[in-house]
Parts: sequence; C-alpha cells; structure tokens
Amino acid sequence: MDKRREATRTAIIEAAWEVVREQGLAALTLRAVAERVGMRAPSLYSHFDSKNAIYDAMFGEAWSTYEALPDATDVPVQPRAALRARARRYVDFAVADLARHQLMNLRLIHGFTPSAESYAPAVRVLDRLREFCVSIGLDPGADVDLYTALLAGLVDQQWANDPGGDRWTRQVDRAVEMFADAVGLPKESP
Amino acid sequence: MDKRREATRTAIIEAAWEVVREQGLAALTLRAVAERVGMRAPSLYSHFDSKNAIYDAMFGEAWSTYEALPDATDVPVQPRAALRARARRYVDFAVADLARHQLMNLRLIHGFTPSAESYAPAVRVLDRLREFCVSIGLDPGADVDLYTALLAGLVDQQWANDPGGDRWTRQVDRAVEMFADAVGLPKESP
DNA sequence: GTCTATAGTTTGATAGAC
DNA sequence: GTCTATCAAACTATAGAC
Repeated sequence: MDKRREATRTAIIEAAWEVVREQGLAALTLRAVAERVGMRAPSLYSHFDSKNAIYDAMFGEAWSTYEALPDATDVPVQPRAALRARARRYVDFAVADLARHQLMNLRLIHGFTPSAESYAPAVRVLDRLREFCVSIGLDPGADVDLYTALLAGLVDQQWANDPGGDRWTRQVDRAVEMFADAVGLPKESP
Repeated sequence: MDKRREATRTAIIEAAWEVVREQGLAALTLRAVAERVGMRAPSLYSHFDSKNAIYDAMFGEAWSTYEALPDATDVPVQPRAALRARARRYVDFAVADLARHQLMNLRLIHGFTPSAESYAPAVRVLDRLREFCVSIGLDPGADVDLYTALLAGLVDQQWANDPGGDRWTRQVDRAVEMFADAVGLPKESP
C-alpha cells in the first residue's frame, strides 16, 4: 500500500544516478539529488537513513539490473560462443556507465560497504558464472579468476584511456578466444 | 642553490604519499600534509600553487620511479622470459601501493589532469614497452593493448577482491603464457 | 512528509604581520 | 617562508514547525 512512498524512493534513486553520471560517483551530494527530485535535502531523510543508504540502494539496483539481463546463453550453444556472448554482455554493460561500473566493481567510496541485502545479487551473478564455467569444463577457481581479470582489464583500460571509444572493447572476442585456447576449450565446429 | 627549498618540497611530497597511503588517494588534505611536515596548511602555498600541483608532482614522481626501476631485460633473454619478467615487475609495482597505482593509472581525482611535464615519464614508459614488443615481433597497437589490459585486470581484481593477498597476482606467469601463445611467440627452448 | 533553520565540520585558499 | 586569522563555500545531519 506504500505505492506513493515507493515511487518517491525510486525517483530519488533515479535522480542519484543522474547526478553520479554527470558529476562522478564520489561527487554525489544530497542537495543535488534533492534539487533534481524537487525537494530539499533534509527531506531525503524521510526515505533514506543516510547518504550511504542511497549508495547502497544504487549498488543493489545495479547488480539486480545486470542479473536480470536477458540470458544470452539460455539456448544451448557451443562453449566458446557462449563464453563470448557472456563476455560481450558483461563488457557492454560495464562500458555503458562509468559511475555504475565503479560502484559495482570498485571500492572507491570511502566508508561505504554494501549491505548483505544489496550484495546478494552480486553474489548470485558470480555463482552463476562459476556454474556455467564448470558446465563447460573449467575450474571454478583459477580459471574464473583469470577470466574475470581479463574482462576487468579490458573495461578499465577502455575507461581510463579511451572513454567513449572502442580501442579495448573491440578486442573482447579476441581475448575470449585467447582464454578459451589457454583453458583447452574445444575449437568451434562450423 | 635552492637545496633547502628542494628538500622542503621533497618532504612535502613524501608526507603527501604517507597521507594517501593511510587515508586513500582522494582523502588528501593540505592540513594533513602540513601537520606531518611540521607546518601549517597555508605555508604549503610557498612551495605548491595548489593542491592539484601536489597531486601533479606525485604523479610525475611515481612514473619516474617506475621508469627508473632496474631493467629486468637488459640482458638479452628469450622473448617469453623477458615478457614474463616485465609483467612481474609491473604487477609487483602496482600491487605494492594502491594509492600510487590509482594515481598513475586511473582518473579518480575529479578535476586533476597531469601536466605535460609530469606526464612525460609515463609516455616514455609506454614507448619503451612498444619498442620492446616490436623487437620480439608483436604489433605495437592491438597486441600491446591486449597485454596492458591483461595486466591491468590482474592488478585491479587483486586490489578490489583480495587486497594484500595473491589470488590474482599468482596467475601472472600463466597469463603471460596465454598471451604469448595467442600472439604466436616461439615456445621456450630449454 | 516536507519544510526552514541551523548545528557542526571540513575544506582550499588568501591577507597580512613578522 | 612561515605564521595567525579568516574567508567563503561546501557538506551531512538533526530539531522542530507545519
């Protein structure tokens, strides 16, 4: 029955995303959020306990959004093609929004640690990745770590040295092939 | 003849490094730096024009330090071994100091852009990497980009998910072998 | 639930005495 | 060159009226 209340909460979070997209993740201020949603800063405390509570909601929402992406691998395909599709989905998502990527994958807000509740979707995403990797014969430890590092590196270099371009993202397929060769995935049959 | 002046400058920068190592890169404040060097905050303006000028000096110093590391490849060795040694040197350096790594390789200080002078050593380091890669038959464009992404990914994952540990850094050799295979470097002869 | 008012900090930077 | 004093501006958060 708190439909109106929930709508306000959503509006606040959406305004917060706008602010961090324009000003940078660390530059989020309650005043800027409040102004965008047509309120005064103190009014936000009726909906969130603190500024970090806003970050926390954003963190959870971002990972939930990623988790809810249409599964590119629900149709059974060859391991390499499936891995490639997964990699592209991850990289595209990470490269679409710097502030979101930083909030999800880096720890750059001093004093903010995600709550267990907000962290849950992130854990599920990684668990599913491990399941998938095991299903195609990979090691859920070292192999998955190398895979995540490979994608993280492409994303971070892309943002740091060619934001908006594709100098690193265009190498995603090549990187996945390199990885697939290293872990001994069978070559693709035509 | 400005020996004393130069010593003070050095002391300020050294104090600044201590602050960012303890408080985080973005948490640098003039007061904290001044206190550590036995001064008051306004006195720093006799040596640096602004807070960003301190960041700038730190940026230049960090890359100069890296540039001056003993060259692990001055003795000619096989390409794979040389690449491995370079990779370890880079990763070890990046994993030794988070704030330094962030300042050198990420753009996380809002409104700070390195001056041309401070940027010079960074450019030279990358140029040398390209030269080396060409000397062993690699492409200075795509191949170098993939290589830097690979190392950046290992470092960033290490810092983000296992700081102080070696879950990703222990895969450096494996990652380099994977890369070497992908770019067709000859296998090592015993 | 939202407002005004304000407490309480902290910050980078400047003015001017010494 | 270093100091004291201070400005001007931000910020999070709380108190209490409506």
